[in-house]
Amino acid sequence: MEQEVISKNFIEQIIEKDIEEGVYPKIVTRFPPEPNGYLHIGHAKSILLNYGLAQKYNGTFHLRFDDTNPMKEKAEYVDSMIRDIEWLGVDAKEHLYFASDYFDQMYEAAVKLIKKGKAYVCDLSPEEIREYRGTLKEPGKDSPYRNRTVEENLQLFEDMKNGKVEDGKKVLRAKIDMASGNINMRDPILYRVARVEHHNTKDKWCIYPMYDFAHPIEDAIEGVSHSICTLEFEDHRPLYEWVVNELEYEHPPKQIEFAKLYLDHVITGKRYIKKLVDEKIVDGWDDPRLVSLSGLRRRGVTKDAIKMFMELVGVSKSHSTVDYAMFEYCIREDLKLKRPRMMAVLDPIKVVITNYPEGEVEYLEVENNQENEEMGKRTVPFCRELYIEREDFMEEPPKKYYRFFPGNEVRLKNAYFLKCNDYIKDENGVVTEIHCTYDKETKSGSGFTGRKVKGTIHWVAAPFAIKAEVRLYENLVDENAEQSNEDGSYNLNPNSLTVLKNCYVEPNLKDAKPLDSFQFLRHGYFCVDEKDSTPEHLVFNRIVSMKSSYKK
RNA sequence: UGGGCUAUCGCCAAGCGGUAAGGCACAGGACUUUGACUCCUGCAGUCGCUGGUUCGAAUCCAGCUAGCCCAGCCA
Repeated sequence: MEQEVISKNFIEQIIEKDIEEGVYPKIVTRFPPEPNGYLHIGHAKSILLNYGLAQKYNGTFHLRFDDTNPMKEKAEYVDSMIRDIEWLGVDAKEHLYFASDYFDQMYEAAVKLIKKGKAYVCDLSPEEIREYRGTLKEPGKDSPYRNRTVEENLQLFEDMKNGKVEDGKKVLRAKIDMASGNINMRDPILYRVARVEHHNTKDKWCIYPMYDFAHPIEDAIEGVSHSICTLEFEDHRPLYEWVVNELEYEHPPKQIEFAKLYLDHVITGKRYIKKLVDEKIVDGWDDPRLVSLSGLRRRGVTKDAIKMFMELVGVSKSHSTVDYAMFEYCIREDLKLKRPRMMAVLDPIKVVITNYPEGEVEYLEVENNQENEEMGKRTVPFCRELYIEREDFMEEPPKKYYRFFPGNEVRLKNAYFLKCNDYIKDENGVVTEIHCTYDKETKSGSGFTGRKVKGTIHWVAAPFAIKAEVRLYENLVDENAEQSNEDGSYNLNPNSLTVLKNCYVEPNLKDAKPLDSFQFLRHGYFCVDEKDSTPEHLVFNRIVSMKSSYKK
């Protein structure tokens, strides 16, 4: 049997080496979002990476809300994040933690640093701290408060905790190196004073730890072995290691950085999405054009497609922007064999079969998916009057057009050969009706081999068809313009949404439920909208279109 | 001469001193009850550049170039 060689990504290589050398008692990974918004496809990469690693190496995955800054965080985001993470198939509740649950331990850790002479209370104002920090090219200078005694620092820090210090008047800083080339090492702030109610700890604290101090402690407390974050934190690693070493943890966690996911022609910038939502340019944060996990779900994208995509994209440290076509490929690939193939006419034109008896109806048995027998069969009604796609008829066809045109015969999918004889135009020259004749001998499945036709088209029986609304989406960002402008705004695609209200779908779709999805022949994959669709008025979102090699 | 990181096909991405995997996209062809799907075929004489080490370099060394990140009491 042939074995597929799947190469290991660089993080797996690090972990396997650590396992070999017995560096950690157990592999523990985590996804640590700040509950300050919604999750999008970029977060899915991190979630799936961390979860996948924990599974692969018999470890544990933690979901930890990094809620150390109460000014930006809200409890409501916690629930939506949990829902989105679980939607991805990740058990988010078994190991669910909050950074704020560790505030006591963080306070003790700060006291320990003070006692070691590694931290001090600084009275400089925010402006002064910035000035003292120096610039990218020039070193900073020591704070005048840098050499306070341990006793004084202990007292002052306690005062901060006990509410004796006004907001912003004092901070606790690490004593490292104001001349370091790495600005993060120039006596970074560990704790600030802020009288803000926290969604979890309420008013218990008026001092809150900074990310750089809190994060390594959170990881160490939970026994995280590999703390995986994105590239922009590379500069913070020396500080992460400093904290973990000064605090003398037994198995210090290791920070590893990878490149976050950038996708072509979509918007992941939080601020800009908020603007689109506020200005009602999109229909909320779950607009199907957005790549928020809730938007993708509403659009009909499956978690399996997202997983496949992440595996295909891989993990590395190089800055990259993935082609959106790669994502579309994964969506089609996942849905191809799993969804029934139905007939839907999005731009109808009436067809009358002149030699088919008026009032007669026959029910044709059709396969739901010819490539997957397990999907079973269904019946569709057939009669004298049908709707077909307007684009499937041309008065004057170009070369290599082999659908309907006067005198041509085509196959109706799952039904008969139909010959186009005549057509009617209105006063504006618009074709309103096509007259055809069918050949009874050519019924689908009858084994007829008398002659062949080049084209096959889809249809719905006019009296039975259900009228529906169909929404077609294009990328939100204009493909022909630069992805974003200098001011950070995007060039939006004015045609990102097309609403078709005069569509007909086959009667089998009458019981379609929100989030059910289907393949509509030639049109692509569609999903019943969970917000706007009702049994009386079906609304379908196009998840992804079909590939097409037909050129006019 | 601030610090850190990255550079392999249009886009991802393997490669870890032995002579450029794979996928997406694209182009041809076969097949077809939708022009989809499937199946074939093609697609980097070369790894940002320049030198060096070596029998042998995308892989090691040196220098250079380009891009990204960092001066929140954000994460």
